[in-house]
This record gives sequence, C-alpha cells and structure tokens, in this order.
Amino acid sequence: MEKREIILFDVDYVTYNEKPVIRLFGKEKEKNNKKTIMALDFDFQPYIYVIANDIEIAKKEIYELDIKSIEIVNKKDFQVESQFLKVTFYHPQDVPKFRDEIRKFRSVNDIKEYDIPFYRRYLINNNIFPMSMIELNGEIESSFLNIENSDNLEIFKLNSPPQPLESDNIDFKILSFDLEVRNPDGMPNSKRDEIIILGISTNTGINKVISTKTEDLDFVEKVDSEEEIIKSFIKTVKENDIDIIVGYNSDNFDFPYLRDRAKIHGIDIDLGWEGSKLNFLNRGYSKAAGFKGLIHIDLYLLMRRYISLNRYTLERVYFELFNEEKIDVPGDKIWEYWDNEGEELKNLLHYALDDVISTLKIAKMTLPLVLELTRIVGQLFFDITRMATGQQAEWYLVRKAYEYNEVVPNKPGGGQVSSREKNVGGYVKEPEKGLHENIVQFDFRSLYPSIIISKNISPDVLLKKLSNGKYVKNIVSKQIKDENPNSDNFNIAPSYNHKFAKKPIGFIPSVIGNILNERIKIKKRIKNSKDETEKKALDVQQQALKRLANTMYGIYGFSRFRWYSFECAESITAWGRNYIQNTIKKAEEYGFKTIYADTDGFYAKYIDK
DNA sequence: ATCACGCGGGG
DNA sequence: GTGTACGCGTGAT
Repeated sequence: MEKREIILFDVDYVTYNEKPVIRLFGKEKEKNNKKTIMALDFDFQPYIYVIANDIEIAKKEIYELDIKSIEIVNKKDFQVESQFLKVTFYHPQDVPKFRDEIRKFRSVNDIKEYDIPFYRRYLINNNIFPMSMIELNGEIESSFLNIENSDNLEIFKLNSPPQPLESDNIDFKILSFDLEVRNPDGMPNSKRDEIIILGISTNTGINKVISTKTEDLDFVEKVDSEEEIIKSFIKTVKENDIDIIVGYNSDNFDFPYLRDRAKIHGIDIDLGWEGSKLNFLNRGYSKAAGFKGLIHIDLYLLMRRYISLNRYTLERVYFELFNEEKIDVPGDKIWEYWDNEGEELKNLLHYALDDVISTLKIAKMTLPLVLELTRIVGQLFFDITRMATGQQAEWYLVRKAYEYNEVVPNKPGGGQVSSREKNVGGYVKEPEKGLHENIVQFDFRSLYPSIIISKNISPDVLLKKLSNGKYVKNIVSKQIKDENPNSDNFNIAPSYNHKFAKKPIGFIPSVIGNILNERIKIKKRIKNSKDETEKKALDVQQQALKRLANTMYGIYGFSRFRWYSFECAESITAWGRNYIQNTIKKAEEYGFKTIYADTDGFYAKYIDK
C-alpha cells in the first residue's frame, strides 16, 4: 500500500466497464517533483432520496427499475427526523433517466438531491476541498483507459476514500496570455484574420510577446509564421509547468479564436494533463474554455462579480484596482499600427506586453480571495470563478446540509414562485442637496447576517400556514401541532408578522453563526501572528468568510435558489428598515439631522442649538 | 408604465 | 453532464 499527499486540482468521472470511476487530479507539493497524480476511485455510486407515502410499495415499485440498491435511511428534512429511501444507481446518467419515473409512482411523494453533479457529490461526501492538500491511500497502476503510467503521470488506485489534510501556503504558477489579431475589416473573424501577436506573462518572471514582426525589442520573440506563434505559446505553457492560465474575456474571445486558428494549421491546443485538449463547456448561453488539469480563469467574468463598475474593459478594471492608466491601442487601429511599422509597431508590441502584465497583476490581486472561497465552499476553482455569489453560497449550504445530516431542499419549480413577488428592500433616504459640514457617519456591522442570526430567520423555523389550513412541514409545525402558537416563543417580523420560532436554531442562522465565529477566530489569529505573509493569508480568509455571510441574505431572495423563502427575505429587510429608522430617530432626539441613509447606515450632521 | 430584446468583454 | 447566466438599458407598444 502506497501513500500520497497531493494538492487537489480537479475532479471528474469517466465510465469504465459501464461503471463510473472518479478521477482526482493533483500534484505533489514538492517543487522539484512535477509529477501529476491521477487517483481513481471505483467505489462511489450515485444516489437520490425518495420520500414515500408507503415505503413497502415504493420499494417494490422502484426495485422493478434497473437500479443498484434501495435502503431506508434517516435524514432530517427542515430538522424533522424523517425516513427516506436511498436509491443507489449504477451510473450518474441513470439519475435523469429514472428520476421522473420514480417521482410519478403513486407510492412516492417526492424525490430529493436528484440534481447534484456526481463530481460535486464526491467532494462533499468525502469532505475534501479543491486547491487544498489531501491524502491518498492505494496502489500504483500501470495503466488505465489507454493512459500509461509515466515519468509525468502516476496512476493511483484508491483503496479507501481520500482524506483532507491541513494545508499551509501553496504557491501556484500563473500565466496570463492575450492575442492580437490583424482585422482591417471590422471585428476579428477567425476564418480570415490571422493572429499577429501573442503576449505571455508569468508569476515566475517570463514577460514576452511572440510575434512575426520585431522592432529589435528585447521582449519580442520573433517567429516566422502564425503557426509558429501558436506552437511557441503551447511550448511555453508546457515547459513552465503552469497551474493556472488566465486571460481577459478568454472564454469568449482568446480561446475560441486560438482554437479556430490552430485548427487551420492542424495544431491541437493540448495543454491539459497527458496531452488532453482544450474543450468548451456550455454555461448558460455562453461557453467556458477549459483543460483537464490546467485551470483556466477568465478574469473578465470574475471582475464583473468582484467589483461594481459601469464598464469592464481591461483598462477600466486596471485603473480601478491600481489607479494607473495602462497603454491602450484602439481595437480598430491595431492593423494600422501593425502595417505602418516603425514607432507605431513598437507601440503596439509594448501595448501587447502591457496587456498581459496588467492581466497577471489583476490575477495576482484577485485570485487569492477566490482561492479561499474555493477552499471554503469546496467546489472546483474553475467552477467557483464562473459562479454567481449566490450559487457559491448555495453550494456551501449543500455541503453544510450534508454535514448536518439535512436533506437538501429542491430548487423551486417555475410555477411554485410567482415573479410578482417583489421585496421592498432597505430603507433609503435620498441625500439632501448641498455641501454639509460637521458630518457623522453611522453604520451597522453586517446588518443582514446579524438579523438572520438574532431573529433566527430560517425556513425550517418559520410558522407558515398553507392555503389548506395546515402548517408547512418543518420542525416548528411539528412542535406546535394543533395548539395555538404562543407568540412569546416567536420573533415576529415588523410589517408582515411572519413568525420565526426562537428555538431550535434554524439551519441557515446556525451556518452563518459558524461562519462569523470562524471569522472572529481568524481575526484573533491575525492579531497574534507576527508573520506578515501569514497575516495576509489569514486576512484574505476572513474576507472570504465575510463575503459568504453577506451573501446568505440573497439565498432567500432569489427564486431559483434551493433555500428561497420570500417570507425570510422580506422579514430581513423589514427588520433592517426598523433598526435603521429607530437609530435615526434616536440620533435626531440628540440633535442630529439625517442627510442621507441607505439600508445599513446613515450620514447626519449635528445642529448646535 | 410594461415588455421583449440584446448586449456585455474581446480585436 | 445528477446543472444551463444575468442584470441592465433601449426602443417598441
């Protein structure tokens, strides 16, 4: 039996003898060892939970289908101890195949956890986190599915599930790249317009542009053709053992363009592990470019979530983060600069270099926070960078639900949610015009998370009557049964009178409480630490936790989320308005006059009487 | 007002 | 891949 400690980069599954095999990709931490490890887990099966109105009949009916096994398990459903049928399938693709059929059985009330991607389920159930260290126990295999064990790749068969390990600082090798195209006739067309420059910058010290023209600039690598540009790019990425490749709008421009131009020359963009090629995943209406084992991050997508701007050009984002103008050549002038040569060409080459250096700088500044979110949320780095913050919070909650032995709520169906529902939101007092002096500022620290915790706002403790007069199924309805609820035991929201039981503590308040406690612990560690690098790393961690806590309110307010609850969302804002308005009132009693207020804070001036 | 639509980024 | 964006401004009705 062999043991390996790796940084987990990627997870997927393949089908082998009609069965799913989980593949974990990682690298050992030692810098001199570039070997990639591909660990195979043959012992993980997909499953769903079934709520039966008659367990015996349901068991019989489901057993008629081509499934692996059924067992009765106890899980909590909004904190109510319940019996579920856990139905295990042979293959992940059996789940969409059979789930609707199972749902339709008359013996079945509902099904749960039928839409959780297999590789995500694996990460959650094994308590392992991407971009962190894990321990593997198993044996070395000589080959698997036409892939040979080699100097670069070790194939490892797991004897037991992977174990999470404490991971300290891990340095990743990052490369930014950018294409320039000669497009005299409108927007670049990959059938027609060739790549003239490809810029590369790495955090290991490479800064260059590959081009078919040079003006004797030392950062230019002169090659003979577009084909050579692409080949040199591929070579540079491979030779430098890059972990993360970043671009700006590279999902939608650079990689698709590169793919098209490479195809013309018969070149494969085979930058993934063991020569695996560039592929494009559908993401909503757009595509995401990725490799197996080389993580591609599109910073454009990320910046749209990271900062709030009216435009997201590379120049605008760079200025926002570094307060520096960067060189700019207008897109429709690039071909002229290229054709005119001399000073203009020099400028263009400098611009190309500046683009990749700026892109790398943005990556170095922003990726640490996303890496922390990856380690906290526990989904792939690639996925985290392409998720809305609400989705990040949701996947965090899915993981926590597993930890709490709670069954995950289903996504609300289309008809279930009327789009008319609109939450009022925070209290806003329009600013008073003029130049004000003697201003004081007041704001609540994490107002919404605090309200969720202090008022125990959670769907599992909400007292809610359905149109048929019955209470919604959760721990509270179970407690009160048919007795008249005693209002002393509830927090009652202003304006709407939604009632939240004071006990037990709700799932989401409990999770947020843990996040905030964890954050306090980290802040204490920052205070006690003397190591500046450690302080910085911990600070990014506490920021990530703060972000996550602040996002939890959104989880209630958006109808596509699993924990959607309009009552919870409007109760939070109602209490929020209450708090800020009461505080303003108090301040005014002491002689302050409010100039402007928004949601969780206000400005006022003191009027001396 | 309300709705449907299409754009963003990239060269 | 057990998933299928999203929020805003514009012009039409």
